Amino acid sequence: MTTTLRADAARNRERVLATARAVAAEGDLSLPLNEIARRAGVGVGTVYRHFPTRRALLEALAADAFATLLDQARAATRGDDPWDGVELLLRAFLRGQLDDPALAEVLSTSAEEDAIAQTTAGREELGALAAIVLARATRAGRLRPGLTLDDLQHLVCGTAFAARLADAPDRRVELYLTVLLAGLRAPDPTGAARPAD
Amino acid sequence: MTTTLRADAARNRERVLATARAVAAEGDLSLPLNEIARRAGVGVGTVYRHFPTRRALLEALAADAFATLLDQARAATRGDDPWDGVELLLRAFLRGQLDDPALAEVLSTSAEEDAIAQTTAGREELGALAAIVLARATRAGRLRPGLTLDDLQHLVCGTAFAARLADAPDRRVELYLTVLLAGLRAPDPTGAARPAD
Amino acid sequence: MTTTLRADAARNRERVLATARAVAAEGDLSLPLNEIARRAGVGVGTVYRHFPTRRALLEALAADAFATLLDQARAATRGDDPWDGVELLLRAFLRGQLDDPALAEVLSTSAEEDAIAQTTAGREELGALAAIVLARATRAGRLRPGLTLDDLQHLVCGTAFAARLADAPDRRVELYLTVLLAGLRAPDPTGAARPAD
Amino acid sequence: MTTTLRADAARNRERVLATARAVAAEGDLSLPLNEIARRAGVGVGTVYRHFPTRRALLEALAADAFATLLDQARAATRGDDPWDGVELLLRAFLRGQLDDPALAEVLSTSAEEDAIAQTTAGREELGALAAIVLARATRAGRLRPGLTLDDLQHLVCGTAFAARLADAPDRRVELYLTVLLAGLRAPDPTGAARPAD
DNA sequence: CATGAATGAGCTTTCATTCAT
DNA sequence: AATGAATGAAAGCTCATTCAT
Repeated sequence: MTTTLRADAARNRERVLATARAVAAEGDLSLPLNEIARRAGVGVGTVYRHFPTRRALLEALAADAFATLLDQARAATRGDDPWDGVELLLRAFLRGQLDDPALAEVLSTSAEEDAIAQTTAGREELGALAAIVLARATRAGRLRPGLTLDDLQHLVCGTAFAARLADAPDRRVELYLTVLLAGLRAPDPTGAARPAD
Repeated sequence: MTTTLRADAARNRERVLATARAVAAEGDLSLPLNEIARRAGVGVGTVYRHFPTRRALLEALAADAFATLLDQARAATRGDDPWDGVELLLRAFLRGQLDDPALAEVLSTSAEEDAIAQTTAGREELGALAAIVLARATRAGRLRPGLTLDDLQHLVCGTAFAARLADAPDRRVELYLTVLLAGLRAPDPTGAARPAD
Repeated sequence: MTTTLRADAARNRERVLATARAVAAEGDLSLPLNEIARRAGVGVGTVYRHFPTRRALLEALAADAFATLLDQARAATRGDDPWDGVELLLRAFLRGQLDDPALAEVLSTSAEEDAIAQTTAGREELGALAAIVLARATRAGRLRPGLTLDDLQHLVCGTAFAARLADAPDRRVELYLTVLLAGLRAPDPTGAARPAD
Repeated sequence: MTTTLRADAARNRERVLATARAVAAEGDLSLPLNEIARRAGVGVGTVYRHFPTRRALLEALAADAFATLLDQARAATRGDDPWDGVELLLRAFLRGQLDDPALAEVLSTSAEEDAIAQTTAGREELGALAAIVLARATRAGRLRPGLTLDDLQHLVCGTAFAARLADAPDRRVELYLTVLLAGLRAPDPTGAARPAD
């Protein structure tokens, strides 16, 4: 029952979010609320009204990127080829995290930390979509056996972490994604070439 | 260069390290120096004398695990099979990080952050050893083209990160390592089986 | 003088008072206006319109108990026995304060603090009634010499304070009241028994 | 095992206490630690080191007056006349609270609130001494039956409260004390004169 | 060298009060 | 009138770091 925000409240909320985004972009994800209030030119109280905790602000920051990710995840369930789905999904996951460090942090923590129901809801939908993609790939025998939904999630977060370690993450993502996908793919059962591997 | 410490100084140093290790083991890597001093039963000043910064303490904490890793990296350069070398190296990397969170943090940062020369030296030796392993695997055509030494480093740190996200990291490492290795391996050049991938 | 309130305004006023009473009953007499507004389901502004200060709200809260006390004080002036009047008056004072902490606070402060004319008026009437009771008891030689109206007021507030310190105030009031009355009573002039006291 | 404070530490502690005393004397017993630090010219941290909570500071403030009270309570157990003991004890109680508002607050709260062991210890010794005085007076049939140690404590705190309500507490204490003592004294058993009271 | 007291910046949090809607 | 968002002053508290002893 989210009633529409009053005009000025919405304006302030946006201002705080924008400031927080700027602060986060500078590499500081600790999001000190009073500092943000100062830079946004609003009272501390205002920040606390909109975002009672650092985590609530973090999730609000990540919300857009999360929505985009969900869109792409939905798309990933719709293609014909099961493996394409996996690839689309993981690329979306990866890009989302690189484009928005807040999303990276949200995805790297569990639902128990969630401050906002919307986040948990998104998390659940994302899980459901990923489960579909996973199931199709598994059924098609394309996915390495033994991998759970959680494993996928962890590995894609790890890959985002890896990319962030690079000097130019953007120029490394595709390669790292390729590595990840190759690693996830079911090993060649006929494997005559390299039996010992 | 390293003058031998007075007996009591050495004892204090060890006490601080042990306490820090205990604190880190409890999951708190922020290493609050005051708290550590208190728990170690020494003055804060003593902690600062031995470890001027949090980072210096972190590297001291990681030193043992780092040495072990170097040993294993040396071993990895000595085997017959180029790919075995890669596997040994990455497994050592991974285990080292899981067994010692301090090492994980050290390996996930760059030499510029180093507070202690020994760390940088270790880093360089590790790089040299990894370069050997990498070169052999590359020469044997076993490694996916385009991967640099840094990429390996990032990916293995990312994999450690992924494992730490799991509820029971230790039960997931081998699987994640398998995924990583499979992803790093050069793709089958004859690739008749799955043309579209 | 008091213009009749619009129906909704009156409803809001009552709602705020009821909430404040509930909050006070929970033992928190600080009456945080924001909190009360929230719990009453009205805006803070509404609370401020009806009760410009915390004190105004406090006095409004105490008003009923104050009126009851006035009734009993009037009755105390009407009996035959002068001492009965004192007893009735003080018991009413005491009970009123224990039953309503807001009244206790109002009675323990002076008219200068009053935010509402009605409170000051009540205070004055109460003073006049008590003066009557006091005068009759004094004239009958039943009251310890030297006690002023203010002294009575202070002592009865102090006795209420004493009762509130007890674990079960209600089970201690009568005893404490007995002590107070015995203390206020004029000492036996024939006092042959214990001359030195 | 209170080791002697370092000279500068002791100086600071005293400075904080003095400032707190000044603040309390101005009538503000809320003892805001920040404000006190500022006025004392020391860092907040210093205040917190010496007095972790407002309550700890309050008890430290009250300590001297508490010690004096204990001295007088000891004296009250030593006299010949049981009733003199009661009088000495209650006068000491009363004067202590009026002279030091911090002591008044400490005595009006229970041991559960105590932040400092010394306070609880003092409280216990005071209780023991009062028990002696009470027992002697009771045995001598001088004390009104039914009164417990706690009742005495509550009533004397209430009387201090009453005195504080007066414009010139110091000029009212003796009278209020007389009232209290008269109230506590066992009623005349031969009481033929005023049967109904 | 060791100690630990002192410092003070920085963050969180709460509320009374104002004021735009 | 009513609403409730915004404000910002006050505290509270924690810690990294310095420095007198």
